[in-house]
Amino acid sequence: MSHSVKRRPRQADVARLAGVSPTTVSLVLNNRVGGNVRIRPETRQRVLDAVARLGYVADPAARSLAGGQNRLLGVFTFEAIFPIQQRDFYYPFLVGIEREAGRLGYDLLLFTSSTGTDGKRRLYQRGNNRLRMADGAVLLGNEENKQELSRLLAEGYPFVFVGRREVPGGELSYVAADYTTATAQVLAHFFAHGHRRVAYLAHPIETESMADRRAGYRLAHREAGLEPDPNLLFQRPSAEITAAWLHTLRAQGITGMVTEMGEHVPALMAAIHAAGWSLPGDFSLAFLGDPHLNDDHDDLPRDCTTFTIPREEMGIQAVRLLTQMLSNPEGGGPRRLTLPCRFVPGSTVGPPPPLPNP
DNA sequence: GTTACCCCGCCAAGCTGTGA
DNA sequence: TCACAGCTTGGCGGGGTAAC
Repeated sequence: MSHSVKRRPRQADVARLAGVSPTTVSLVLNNRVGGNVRIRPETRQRVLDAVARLGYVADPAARSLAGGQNRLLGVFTFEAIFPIQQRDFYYPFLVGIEREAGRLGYDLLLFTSSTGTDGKRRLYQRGNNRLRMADGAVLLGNEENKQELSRLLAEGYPFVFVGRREVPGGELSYVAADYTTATAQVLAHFFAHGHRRVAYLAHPIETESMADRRAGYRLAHREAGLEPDPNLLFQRPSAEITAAWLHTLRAQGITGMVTEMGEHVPALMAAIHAAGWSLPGDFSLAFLGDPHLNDDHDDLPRDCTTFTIPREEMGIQAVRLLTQMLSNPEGGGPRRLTLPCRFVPGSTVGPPPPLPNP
């Protein structure tokens, strides 16, 4: 059985079938009728009939070649983040991106083939910006390459990062979550219960989002009339989170803890259990970000004190910002949007236990 | 190794036909 | 003759390939 590949129909084929020029086909399909351009309704219908009969779809590459836009938005992630289940942290971002792109009439182009020999993804391959296949791109991920982002910015390529990012040499566009206010609300919740010394278990690398959380931690102290104690900031591997360590903290007057690392949660819960403590009777705990959407956090109580990140909305707004940049490239300056998080007062924060006399 | 041409669609400018 | 409707022409873009 022969199996020949049929050549895809081109604009010229449509024009031939409709008895018009290729430009007329273009005018009809791009709905550019109006002003100086007028197409008779019967001519327009002939073009549409020919399009339907041939199954013609404009070639995005040719559109791009013609200097216009191909209505493709790239989605690039600096690490493999595409969800395998709905509870994945990145799933809502992608839902928002897909939904808004579809609503605005854009297709999405997923960049997956740019992993370097070190296993890290690259925006540039052999010096070329691969994102140029798309009109613009939404970027996600925690392990971004700042040098590449700076270069992308210098090239003037339109992109929006999901999450606040700062790079040397310029200001990029982003849609961020307001981690500062959200973290301050969590800490204020501790202080309202009577806590005065709340430890902060930090990620070893200070990314922008982590820095925002820590700013919120300091802000809440100032608003409560407390002096932020730098000695309450801990960076500690999970293996060293033990009952003995918790007792040491208690001896220092620490009655609760916030953590920004999901990886710490199982170790913390195990240590609290090993210490013979209960939540929140003996110790209060809060997580700085959505805790229940990843299997890593199954050890955390379902009603943990936390805040939720507006991830789907961030994806939606990232696409909106990007398409605004595309329709108005001279719009001036970076476009930045910070969305509020929602504070969730769970049951893991309560009044502090009575401390032993010093 | 260099040049010419093709791919495909968009856009600005220009052309033709028609009616007042 | 002029205005306008309705359409066509020619140029352009970057990369690949064929011809020289």
